[in-house]
Amino acid sequence: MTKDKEKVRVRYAPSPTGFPHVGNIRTALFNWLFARHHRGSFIVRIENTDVARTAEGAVEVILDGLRWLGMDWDEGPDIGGDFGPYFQSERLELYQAAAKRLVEQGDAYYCYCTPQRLDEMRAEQTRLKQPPGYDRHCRQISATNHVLKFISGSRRVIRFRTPLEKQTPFNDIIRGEVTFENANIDDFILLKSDGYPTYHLASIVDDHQMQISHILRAEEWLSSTPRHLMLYKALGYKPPQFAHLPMLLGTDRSKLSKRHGAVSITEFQTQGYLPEAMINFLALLGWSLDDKTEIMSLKELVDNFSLKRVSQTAAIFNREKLEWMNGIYIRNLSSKELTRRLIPFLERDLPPEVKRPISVEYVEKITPLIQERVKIMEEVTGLTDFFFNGQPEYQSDLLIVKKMNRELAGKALETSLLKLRRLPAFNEETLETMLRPLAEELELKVGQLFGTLRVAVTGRTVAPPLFQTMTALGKERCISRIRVAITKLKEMPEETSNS
RNA sequence: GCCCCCAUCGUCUAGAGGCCUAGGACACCGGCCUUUCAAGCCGGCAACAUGGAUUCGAAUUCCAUUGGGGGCGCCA
Repeated sequence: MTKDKEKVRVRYAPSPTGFPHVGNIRTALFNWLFARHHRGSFIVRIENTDVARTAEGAVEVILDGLRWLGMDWDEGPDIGGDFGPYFQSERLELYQAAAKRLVEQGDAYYCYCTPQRLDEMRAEQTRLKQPPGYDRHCRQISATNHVLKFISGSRRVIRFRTPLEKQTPFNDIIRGEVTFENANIDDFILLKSDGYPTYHLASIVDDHQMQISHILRAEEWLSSTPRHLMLYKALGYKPPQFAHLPMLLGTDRSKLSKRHGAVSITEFQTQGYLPEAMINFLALLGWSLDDKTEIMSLKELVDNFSLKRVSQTAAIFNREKLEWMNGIYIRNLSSKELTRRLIPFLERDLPPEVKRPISVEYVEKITPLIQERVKIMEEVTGLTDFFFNGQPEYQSDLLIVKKMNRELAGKALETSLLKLRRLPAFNEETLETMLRPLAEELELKVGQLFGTLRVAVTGRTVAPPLFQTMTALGKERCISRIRVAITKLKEMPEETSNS
């Protein structure tokens, strides 16, 4: 549904220097949604032109992240495609040829400045409070001098011969008309001395060769766009359309980074965020459907996504809302499905004494009890460990709940124990019909009786509803834990009461 | 320092001149429900950065100021 009939082809072009960051993933998501909405292609291209910073295994982590979130790609490093290869390191000749052509055309030149000279130059510029940038020292070197330098074996890079005058205007889909003065742009490097291209050259060559129609990227690239446009022009390529997405910021309003806590998508995965919640939340950072719709499936996002509704304002990554949304998604899962997703977390976090594999059947009994109490799946072990461990550890005085004392608590437990033993069937209904009247009989409020039992049975004052908990635990374990509680009360040093 | 972008509740946002005494959501605070905790329901708090201009009328247009962000690498 783009104006021109041109097919939508967009790309996600991460550089494999580490774990994929949520900001990056949000960019990937917008590209993916845009592609799917327009029935276009979503391409993954690995920008590994920085040999020093390339991290082992990063590519797989990035691809796994996309898979986990449900973003599929039509062309990419693992599956290939008509415009491959999809690793920039395997496309070096393309960039070198383009750079060479630019030199021949006079749009670029060799530069022999050493890193030391550049450092000194920058230091001087900073000292004089001038904008940093290459001083064009090598721009005018004569042909004979080039030959001499070349023969002497000096290391060299290729720089773009940036026009000294005029301006470069362009129309950003999200921001509208933007104009840069060419005079403010220095002669940036196209080809490094190791023969690898910089981002500027590589992305232009690839985006053209891969027939990318739209570039959706973060706003941090906005000021590089004029350089890219100059390159398109010099190479005689038709530029794609640009859309610069609002940045994702940390709580201190600076560019989201590691010091803001968990930011890599892998961390969210290991903490127990659901991919569907993650997607939904990320989609809403800089995009909205209307004034009220918040919970949307992947399909609804695809159906409704539009660059027209992308905001221009940077967004702070708000964890609290993500947690809330994750809770919503957890509650919307069937109990069976939640069980399935929970098991890996229990397997991972429960103490080693707990027998593996953990019984799916047993977890299925527990899942409904915690489903509406969990926001992040990694919390579940802390919420349910007393179901798996042996006798829970706890302070005896927890057994004496509000307005009770040792005698009352002891009596309540002993009477309960007696009646529990005689219970023909052990389930929620029988427990309730037995325990409620018992409270009255003992002249206790239900909260007092149930609270005492809760501590006895779970070792804590906060737990899922009592009857369900007891049922899941089973008669034997309940009885033995109540017995322990009675003993604990008897062994308490002195009369204490809790008000 | 220079260049560019941005500006509605603490946060995510709706709003494209009268529908706005500015709507929704998270968070927070009350209440209800209730065996604890949650969940749920009901209610509350809370914003158009400032100053000009245009207009009968401006959160919405224009200009300044202020504030915030980003960029300025043989990183991407």
